[in-house]
Amino acid sequence: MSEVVTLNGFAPGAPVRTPHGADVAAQTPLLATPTSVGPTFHPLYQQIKALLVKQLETGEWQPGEAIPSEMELAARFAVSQGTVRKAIDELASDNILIRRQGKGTFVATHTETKSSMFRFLRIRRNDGQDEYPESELLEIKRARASAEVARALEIATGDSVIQLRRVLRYSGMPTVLDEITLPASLFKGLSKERFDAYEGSMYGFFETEFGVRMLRANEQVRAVAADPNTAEVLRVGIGSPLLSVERVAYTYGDKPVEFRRGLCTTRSHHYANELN
Amino acid sequence: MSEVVTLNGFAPGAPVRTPHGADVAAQTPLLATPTSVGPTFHPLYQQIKALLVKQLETGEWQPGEAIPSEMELAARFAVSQGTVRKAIDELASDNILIRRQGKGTFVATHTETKSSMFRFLRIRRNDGQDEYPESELLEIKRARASAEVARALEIATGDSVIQLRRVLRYSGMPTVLDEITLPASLFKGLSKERFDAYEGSMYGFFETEFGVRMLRANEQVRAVAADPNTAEVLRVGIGSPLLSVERVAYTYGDKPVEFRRGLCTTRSHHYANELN
DNA sequence: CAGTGGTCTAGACCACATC
DNA sequence: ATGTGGTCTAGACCACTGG
Repeated sequence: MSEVVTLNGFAPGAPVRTPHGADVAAQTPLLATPTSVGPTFHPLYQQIKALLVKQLETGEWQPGEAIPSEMELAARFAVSQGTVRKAIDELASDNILIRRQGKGTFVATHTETKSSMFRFLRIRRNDGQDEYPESELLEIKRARASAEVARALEIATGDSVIQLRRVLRYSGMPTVLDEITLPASLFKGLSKERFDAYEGSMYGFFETEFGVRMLRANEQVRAVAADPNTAEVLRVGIGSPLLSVERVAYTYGDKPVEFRRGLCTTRSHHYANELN
Repeated sequence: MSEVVTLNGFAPGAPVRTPHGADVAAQTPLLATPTSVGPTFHPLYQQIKALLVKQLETGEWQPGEAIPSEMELAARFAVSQGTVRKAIDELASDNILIRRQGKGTFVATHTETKSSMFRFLRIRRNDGQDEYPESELLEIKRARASAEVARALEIATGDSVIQLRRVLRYSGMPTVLDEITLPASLFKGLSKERFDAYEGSMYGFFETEFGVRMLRANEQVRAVAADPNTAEVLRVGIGSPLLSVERVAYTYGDKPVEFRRGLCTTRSHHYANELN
């Protein structure tokens, strides 16, 4: 995978080339093109982007590593640096790559800075201070996917899943009770010992131990009353209002790989969101 | 404001120019540059962006209108089209401008499509269907800013404010009770009659009637128990868990111009959020 | 058809990091 | 000094919109 890849019939140095769309057949010798010559138009930089994602997905470049330089990729794909740049720009704005001037472009990782963990953790202190919670794993068990879980994870009802229960504590105060459901097929060998041995965030754990990278997530937030069990763990009264945060997290190809329900007291914390 | 504006000492057609940083004095004849020649570096396209924002702020181009073409702006600012393009790209990703191929670049507006209203309305039906609620204004009154409101709106405690109370109904079911606080100085003449006469979203109303454009907002979500008053309006039991959504919305220059607290039942709806 | 934004190229130089 | 990403230019052609 290090020689030049031809995306279009253009030979380097040729005086004139047709930038895009002029000749669809020549445009996409590598990428699937519909049977018809119809109105399917994919810019070159999106094809490059797709190729980069594919290589990221196969683990060609590991999280935290640098990918080849823009010039190198441009030569490899036989396109201009600007085209590679636009592809990388989009991947960077998707938080899949991270650009660092003077150093290179790196595969994003959940294991680096503490601050990057706040990307998927929206719970903040009411006074605005940053505080990272401590996580305690209460339980881990195998189970079968309920209809609800199966729908969220796009698997079959009854498929084998792994369930985790954990508490997040802020300054010692139990604040969030999470129940996390994972498809067993992707997390073989997950055990409490292995989890406890890992230092860092849960998504860092998934990434380094199982090669599963969480790229984005959808959340649904509701207000619910505390059930007796939850009330005890979070030390609130039964029936107290709690935030219910349901999350489906996705990896490459929009594949769902985690379903999570968090119950959260909002005594001294809140769920923070920015609208743009 | 239609002649050429010089951003740097470079005359069009000059054989060589120093793109950026080479000569800070020549680089920023228009934009404020610190007293020292120090490490303050602003790319040209960001200067262009700032100029565009300034003109948007002064109302030179109204919401919904087209701004001049890229070529025109490039000529006006004496930079290349690519530089203008990059400035516009960022404004478009900030939802301040909207690009439409073949037509032009337009000032974003809250008054256009119904779908654009969901940008600031995160309440969704549990079944995923899109449904736009009906709004009923219950009350409007003048008041003085409490300490909390003053802090949020960055005004002085006791300053004059306008408070609105309204209900959002989905399929007739009262679901959200909003209390909205506005600085009176920016919304002179706001009355129930004027509000009720307006067709469209509240932010559309603010935009067209008062020239106040909401650009972004921060929200804090909590779970609270319904007080008797709210319970009656939303037709839930006293003490029922409700979502409390506090919002501070900002206009140009990160100026806060709205403080809002919404209380929301999550019987058949939820607060939706995407993490990227 | 002309005008707009969208894509692509080639080349130059700057800012930053590292050796 | 070298290599990386970041900025800027100039010019070409494509895709889309509307007269």
